[in-house]
Formats: sequence, C-alpha cells, structure tokens
Amino acid sequence: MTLPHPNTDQISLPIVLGVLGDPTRLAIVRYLASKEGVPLNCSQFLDLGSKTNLSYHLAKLREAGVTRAEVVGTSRMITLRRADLDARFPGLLDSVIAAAGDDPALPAVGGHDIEISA
Amino acid sequence: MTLPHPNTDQISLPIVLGVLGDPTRLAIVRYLASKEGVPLNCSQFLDLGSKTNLSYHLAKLREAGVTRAEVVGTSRMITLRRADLDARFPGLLDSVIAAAGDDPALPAVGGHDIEISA
DNA sequence: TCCTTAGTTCAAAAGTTATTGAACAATTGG
DNA sequence: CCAATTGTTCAATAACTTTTGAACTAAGGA
Repeated sequence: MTLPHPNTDQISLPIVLGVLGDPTRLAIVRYLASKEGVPLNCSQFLDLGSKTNLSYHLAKLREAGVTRAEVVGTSRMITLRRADLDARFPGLLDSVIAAAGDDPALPAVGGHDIEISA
Repeated sequence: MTLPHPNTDQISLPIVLGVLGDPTRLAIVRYLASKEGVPLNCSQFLDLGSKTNLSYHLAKLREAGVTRAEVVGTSRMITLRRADLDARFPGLLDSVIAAAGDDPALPAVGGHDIEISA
C-alpha cells in the first residue's frame, strides 16, 4: 500500500507556504532537514503533539509535496522531498530551513536517538 | 497618523510563511516586487478583491512585517520591506518571488498604469 | 462648507483548519 | 492465534480566517 503524493509539477507555492506557516509543521521540517538521510517514522515527532494530531500534520506535509512517506511494515518512513522542492522552487527550502534553524520560538523535537544495541 | 508595524526582530517566520500562503497576498507581494521603488496605493490592487477585503489582506501583510504602509494624505503608500526581510530571513523573499514570478495559478494585478497627463 | 476620494472598522456569515478521543486496520513477534 | 506496535480514520468541537456590506473617518478640492 502506497500513500498519495503530488508529482513535482503539481506542488503549489501557496499551498507549500501555507503548510509551512504552522509552527508544528515547521518544526517537523526543521528536524527532517537536520537528519537528512536518516529514515524517521512518525513516533519520532511525538514531542510535537498527539499521535492523531501528528498524523494530521504529516498528511498535510505529504499532500503539499513537502515530505514523502514510504510504508515499511507498520511504520511510515518520512523524508523531505528536497530534490523535488529545489527543482520546483530553487532556494526556497534552504532559506526556510536556515531561518527556522535558529528560531527559539519553534517547538523542538527532543532527542529520541534510537540505541542500536551492539 | 502612523500604522503599527513590527520591528525587524519581531518578524516571525511561521507568521510570514502563513501570510504568504494565500494566493491573493502572494499576488500582492509579487506585484510589489515587480514595481519596487514605485509607490503603490491600495487601489492598485482592486483587481484582487473588494476594497474591504484588500484592506484586510494588506493589514495582514503589514502586521506580519512583509510590507510597510505610509500614510500620505488620504492614501497609504505600500512598499515591500525587502531589506528587513533579507536581514531576518536571507534569501527567503527572493526565492518566494522567483517561484511566484511564473505561477499562472496566482491572480494577476492588471495594468493600472496611471496616466501622467502632459 | 460640501462633496469626493481613499481607506478603515465593525459585526455577521461562511468557510477552513486544528485538536481530541474512540474505533479501526495492518504488520510483527511470541 | 493473540497481543503489541504503528499509524489512520471518523465525528465532534473549538478556534481561526476569509468575505461581505454598511457605517465610518480623514484629507483634499470646488
């Protein structure tokens, strides 16, 4: 089962901006950017809200084309659609992430580093 | 009489993104950017909505710190706060304007060039 | 002074978005 | 199979945003 995502050319500027204009979602994007390459599932973000509420915000990000969610077993692996966003809106994601990077007003995702037992 | 504007350091990233996540306001910003240096009053934007509705959207842009409105007689001269936005969120405004620049889905401000009678 | 122009304010209505809990589905491990 | 884990969906509610028209203010010109 795969989840619906817009194609790159269907990504809309006002929708992306609107979706990013929410502190919870901006915090999610900032955290995803800080962990690029690392596969993250939804429960990494539970600091930011309830399970139900995160499902809602993550769906918004996915439907806007900001993130991609891959179903892996019972988890969804979430990644930033950096290449697609860079292609569609050059420089936008970088400037948003840079601006969000040092914003103390945004909620933070606490360190939920998974211990890989040796 | 002067209208309230946030200081540069009071401009908030999520608020700016949220405010720009509206097609009417994005169209206003795009038009302001295309006419930088030219003083524009509210009635330049009447293509985008009613007088009352524009008053609302322009107030949102001003309160977010995206635009500046100067009272000149019975008009308000509206400008983009480009330097302030660039200082606070480097590259953000440029990438938004570039992305909006060729977006046919955004409403357009028709040519309301004022005839300067000779 | 009176009229016009430019824009704001207010209150109501309509629409949208965010948040919640309970119930549900799908996968995995015992 | 049973239970736990992961996340979704649904319906309700709360909270906010957008849009509208009518009434208003303030400045400028005749």
